[in-house]
Amino acid sequence: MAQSNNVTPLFNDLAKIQRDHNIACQDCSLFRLCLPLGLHSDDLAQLDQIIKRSQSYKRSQSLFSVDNKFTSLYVVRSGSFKTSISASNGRDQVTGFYFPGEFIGLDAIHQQTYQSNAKALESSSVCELPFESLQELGKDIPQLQVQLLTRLSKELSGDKGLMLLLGKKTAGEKIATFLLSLSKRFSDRGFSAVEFELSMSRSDIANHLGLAVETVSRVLSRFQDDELIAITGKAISLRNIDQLKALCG
Amino acid sequence: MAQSNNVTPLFNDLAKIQRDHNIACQDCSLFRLCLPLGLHSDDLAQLDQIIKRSQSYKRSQSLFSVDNKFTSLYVVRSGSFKTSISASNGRDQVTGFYFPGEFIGLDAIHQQTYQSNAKALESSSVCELPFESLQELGKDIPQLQVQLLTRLSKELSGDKGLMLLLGKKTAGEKIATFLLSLSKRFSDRGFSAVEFELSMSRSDIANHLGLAVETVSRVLSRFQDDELIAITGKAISLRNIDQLKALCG
DNA sequence: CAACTTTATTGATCTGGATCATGGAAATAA
DNA sequence: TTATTTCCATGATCCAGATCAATAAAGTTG
Repeated sequence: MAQSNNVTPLFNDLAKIQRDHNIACQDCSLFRLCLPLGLHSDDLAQLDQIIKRSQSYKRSQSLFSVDNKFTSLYVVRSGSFKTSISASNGRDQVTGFYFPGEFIGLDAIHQQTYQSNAKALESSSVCELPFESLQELGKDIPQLQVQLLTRLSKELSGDKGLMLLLGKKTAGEKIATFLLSLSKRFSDRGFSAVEFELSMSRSDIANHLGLAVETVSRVLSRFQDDELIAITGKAISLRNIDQLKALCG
Repeated sequence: MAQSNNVTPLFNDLAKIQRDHNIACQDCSLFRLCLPLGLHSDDLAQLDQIIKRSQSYKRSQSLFSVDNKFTSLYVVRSGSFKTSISASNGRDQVTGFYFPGEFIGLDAIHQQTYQSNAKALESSSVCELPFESLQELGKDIPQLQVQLLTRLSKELSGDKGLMLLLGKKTAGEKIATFLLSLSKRFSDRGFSAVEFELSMSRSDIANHLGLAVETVSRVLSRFQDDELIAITGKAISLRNIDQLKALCG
């Protein structure tokens, strides 16, 4: 019985994972945040049929790489991913982090190939949306096309914001902006806006924000000294969100 | 007769402008680069009907501003535009330059409002595509939706490249990359890849690339000394494209 | 488990590009 | 035309953040 107290939750988790992986869109906890939003239930049934669910990836495993043939868009179901692109001289830039309900691969549509590398940051899973099928379906379901356009537009808008961040903000402003962006996204997904885990390394953060790892470490330490945050390894807690907002520039 | 030698070309230009502004998509010189690519001629006729053509803007005139209600996408017909976004503290970032055949406003689709400011860099004109009508039409013309997705995806991809530029490149690499990007775009439009006018100011360039104006001036002067380019005011000539490419990083 | 590798923190130093400052050249206005 | 403003180039100085260096802590592997 002492044992079962430890074991039971694991079994439950396992059962939950199994279940989550196979449930239809309309029963998925991500429904609100995901592609099907606004679709009628019969349209949804059609969409359900083309989705390849429950593909799992381990930490650092690649979802796709630059120049791979583009076949599918992916929606993160659980876990998280990063995307990056490379300059000819080997330097590369982390272009984004992706959480449940977010699309990966939208920048590949205009070519036959993926334009970036996508890697899992932790044990993660995705829903795969074969693009051809999605387009076929789009002919019958205009609302689906609108959703896709909206997704693309939103990512575009976010990237313009990142250009502002990369081009004009100081190290402190970058980090504050980054932490609040994560906070917002976790909160949208029903998780705490103030306590969460950073699934990416300091070096991924640094790269993404156009900083050196050392600078990220230092700014985080400074924020901690100033009691804006509390951070231990990957676990972070935002202690003064208002002031963080004021720091964003 | 001496007079008419001066006058005739002007009249011709005027006639040409008048004509260009009213011609249908299929006769437009931008056809290859523009939205209608791949549409059947009867679909094209429908598209033609919803396009509001020939809207002219003077230098520094605003096409739309942040928080304006989003109604239309715009395609540059002649001239050029810049877009920018602002941080809360007043600093702003030039997020892009737009030339004939390129779309402006794609980042506004996911909201009811424009997400950036768009301004003419010189005397310019646009075709206005009312988004509602475009979506209506899209229900009947799947290929139109594909074109839109493709456009969005392409801009997204370009912005990821700009993130790499802003986050990882040196001043010299930024300028070289920028000049070659312009060269490519002019060349795609049938203009010289090596001689063109910079319609934007040094300060716009600096802002866009995350540099100070002085740095832009200095790097351009250095490139001139190294005989990579020849530049006089706004007129630039690329003298050693291969080496510029090598400098891009 | 120890051996090794990767990741993170903190300090010391250096530097690319920002900022400050000045003068000239174009554009615009009056 | 001259006056005024905006834009551009170039020199002198400064600093935020990169780089270099050392250590510690946390993962990973055999």
